[in-house]
Amino acid sequence: MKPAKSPKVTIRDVATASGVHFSTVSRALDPARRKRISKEVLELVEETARRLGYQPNRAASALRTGRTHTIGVLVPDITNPVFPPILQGIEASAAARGYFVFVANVGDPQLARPILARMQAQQIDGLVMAIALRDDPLIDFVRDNGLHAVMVNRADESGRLPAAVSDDRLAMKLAVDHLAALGHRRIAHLAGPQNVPTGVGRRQGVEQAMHDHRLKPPRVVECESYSREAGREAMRTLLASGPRPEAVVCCNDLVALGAYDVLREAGLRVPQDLSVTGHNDMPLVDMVDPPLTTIRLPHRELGWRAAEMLFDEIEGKSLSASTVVLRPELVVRASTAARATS
Amino acid sequence: MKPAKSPKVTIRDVATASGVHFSTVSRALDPARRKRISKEVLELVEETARRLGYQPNRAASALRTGRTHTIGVLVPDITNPVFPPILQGIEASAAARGYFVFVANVGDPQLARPILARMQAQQIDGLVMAIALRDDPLIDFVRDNGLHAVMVNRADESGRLPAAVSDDRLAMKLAVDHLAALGHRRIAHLAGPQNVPTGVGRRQGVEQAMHDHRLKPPRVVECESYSREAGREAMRTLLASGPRPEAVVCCNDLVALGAYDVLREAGLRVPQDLSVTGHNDMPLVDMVDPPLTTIRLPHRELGWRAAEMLFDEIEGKSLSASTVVLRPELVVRASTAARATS
DNA sequence: TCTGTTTGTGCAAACGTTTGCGCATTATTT
DNA sequence: AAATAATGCGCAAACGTTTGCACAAACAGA
Repeated sequence: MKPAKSPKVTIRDVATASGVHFSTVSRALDPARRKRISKEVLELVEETARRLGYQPNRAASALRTGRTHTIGVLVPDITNPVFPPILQGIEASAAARGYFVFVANVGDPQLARPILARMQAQQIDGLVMAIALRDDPLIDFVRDNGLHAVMVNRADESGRLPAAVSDDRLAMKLAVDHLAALGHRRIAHLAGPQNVPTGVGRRQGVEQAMHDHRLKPPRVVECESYSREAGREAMRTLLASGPRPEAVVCCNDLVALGAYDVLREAGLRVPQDLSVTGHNDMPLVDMVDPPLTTIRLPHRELGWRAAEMLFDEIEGKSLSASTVVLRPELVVRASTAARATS
Repeated sequence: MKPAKSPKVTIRDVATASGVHFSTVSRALDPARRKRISKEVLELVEETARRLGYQPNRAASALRTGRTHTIGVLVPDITNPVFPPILQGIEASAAARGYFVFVANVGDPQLARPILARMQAQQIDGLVMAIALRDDPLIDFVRDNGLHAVMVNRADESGRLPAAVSDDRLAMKLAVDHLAALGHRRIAHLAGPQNVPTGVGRRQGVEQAMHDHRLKPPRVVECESYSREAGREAMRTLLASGPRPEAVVCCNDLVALGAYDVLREAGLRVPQDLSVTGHNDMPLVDMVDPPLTTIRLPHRELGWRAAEMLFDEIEGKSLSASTVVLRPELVVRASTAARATS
């Protein structure tokens, strides 16, 4: 009773097996045109299709219709724990809509173009970009090629593409508010790379919040990248370059952990000597020593929303918001404490 | 109705633009048959193809040849940090060979079949499975459908499919050897689910190693899953069910962290009162309190090797090993210490 | 009863490749 | 110089769908 295992069964096989023309089978199996055919034939066709284990050949369908039910996702680094939940959200949405997801790890930005070209050759219906620098020409390239695309996590500041992002400025405001409430005044910022939108947004968020609290502008050290190693380096230059701050707001959890490393080396205690905050609430930062106060993002929903926007656009019902901004949330743990009163 | 709006340039456009038959263009652009045509024509075709920005349509090619240059990957949970590096390895290999990777998150094993069916409809050339229970009928299903497939991380014990795995028994032996060298004798094991191959393999590894050291068989508690929550529960039942062990070998880092939670609640110190080891060396376990002694796996290489095996099989040069077993490595940190001498 | 309109199917042409076959050339052999 | 082999290229048939058009039969409005 198992479906046929061997050679592929095509629409024609179903047709001859049920004594109708193969075009009728095609119609019977298409939910949109199903109604146009008679009950008996429809049931017959469905039954024999099931019996023969018919699976439509998407390659053929794609050739004819130009639609592959396939989208591409460009990610800078899958092993960065920010992305798996995003990917999960995208994939969940895709699965629900009957799409599949090509995931490409774009380690080197140089690779984006060739990868994109290959994806176009694969006839993807749309693209989710979790990469892209500020003013990245890649975005124009994508648009000029008439490719449906959305961005996730990092927005395109000039709004050329729809995007699903977290509110970076608010995130940093939450951190600064928290630190200010603890009595800290000299707050420094280990900023993300200033050539990516999030790096800029978060820095501005810190600066604005400091300003709102009538505090002196923060000392800012820019990190090479969003990595632990970059965090170490930034923390080193921060320590070497002036009076010790009372707290440091990091653009990212990994950077914060890099800061931990350097502070430990320097014999400074967190949070007694210095408060530290992160951003992302990546797995296990609640287990590090000390548990990190950070900002939690709805990563999975970010991915989901981005994908939904993309599918809406692909399917032509694109009337929704062109940028959705989700709310981050402060998670207070043990890496922040009230200012030492001495 | 026209299928698509596209200003796509096809092989025919290149042909007319360079005054040759389109079949000649096809040959000129295929590395394998390029040699059969004259230098001048070849250069002309290549030049005009480049000039017009020709991109072959993979859907058409797939229809004709039956090959899509596409593989599927089935993963139980992308957010489990074990999988991103594996995925990265797979993706790297795929990119190098001109393939793309469909990633599907198979949260519920029930979903495997339908997802697989859809992947077959998409005409994938092969499949990498990071899921599958012991004796999973899914494996037979895959084979009966004549799908090229390999397993990664988890092996199929009956060898029905090629696999790239880490040596689970050796991993546990490394942990037990280390603990024995520290003087521990009463070693317990928080085992993984016994319906997945790794769970069994690791348990056997622990038992065998204990035996080799002429120690009493370990107390074993099986976890529901490879999660922190399951680790908590298992640790609770372990503590409640007998004399306190001197060390506990966990099937997994997350489980070990769950054990941490419970031990902390119980007022027990790691490693002074109890040594703990994990498995996987997932990111940040070097930062937790105390830094976890664990087993490091070459996850990325696991993915890479699995993918390479798959591509070899797809391309018909499958004569390589049908199972590659990679060596894990012990990483000693602060969660293990010599047995208290009192 | 005769038009005029649905309704349900069949027919065949695409979609853009790859590839076996065949036919001119040209190169190689005798 | 003739016969044979090799080369380079054109021709056309697939691959499995989707879909506009044609056309019967059934149904509706007179």
